[in-house]
Amino acid sequence: MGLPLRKSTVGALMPSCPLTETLTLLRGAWAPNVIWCLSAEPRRFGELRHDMPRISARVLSARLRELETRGLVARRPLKTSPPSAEYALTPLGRELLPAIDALAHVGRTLIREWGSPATAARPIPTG
Amino acid sequence: MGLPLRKSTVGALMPSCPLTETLTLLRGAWAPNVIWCLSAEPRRFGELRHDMPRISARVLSARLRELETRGLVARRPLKTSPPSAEYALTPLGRELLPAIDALAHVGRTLIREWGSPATAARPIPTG
DNA sequence: CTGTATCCATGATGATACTG
DNA sequence: CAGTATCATCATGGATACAG
Repeated sequence: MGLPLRKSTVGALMPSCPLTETLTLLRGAWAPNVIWCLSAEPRRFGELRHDMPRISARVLSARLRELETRGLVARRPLKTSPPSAEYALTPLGRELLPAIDALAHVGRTLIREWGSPATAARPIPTG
Repeated sequence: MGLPLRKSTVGALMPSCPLTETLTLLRGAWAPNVIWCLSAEPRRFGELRHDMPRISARVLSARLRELETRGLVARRPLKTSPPSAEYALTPLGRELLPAIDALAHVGRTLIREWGSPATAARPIPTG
């Protein structure tokens, strides 16, 4: 009849929910990079485009809206001519930074041990 | 003319590459959950399906192949009747666990402060 | 400069059925 | 039980043009 199913000792799905919660925020190819680019100081829309040359205005706009909706990023209109806007991480958004650091740390380990098996690393092929 | 572009103090794209490396591994709705389900002990194909009721056999198979190819998961055929197979994290795969923990930690914080704004959390709607 | 609107390509996933 | 094949669907992202 085959082997019986062993009960999972990891609690099955319970701890995966917060995991999914965070990964939903980091979803897409660009959200983590947007957060990273805002980690040091506020940046304007055009500056972010410059930081990530391959992102399209459409996607950058979409990601910023998404992060703003979730309270991770704050938008501040500037009274300049022509009008511009500045984006900054909120305190809640800053809570993501340690996790992002952890991911980058693992990434460095993986690259050191294997080279870069992630062939389709779209956002930043160089570096 | 508008404001001049300020130079990014975060190093622009450099640190994003290891980040992308790791996120490429965790890409998709299921890879992180597969890794989590293997974190405590080896699991068989059918056990993993049971741990993640909403995953399809096709996708589970694809994720396992992917993780196996990258050296994060090891497959061990079992000489049972009928034949079965067991999957386990490799030491390299275990390096992802701290990062996954960090993500889950942030997820718990976000849920505590906001409830669960991640409306489309497909993998585990309950929990 | 700061976005938004279309159109289109691609990739990830689910459902189902089928093989060994 | 352990996978694979096929088909259809949906979200993400790029390119381009356009609006405030």
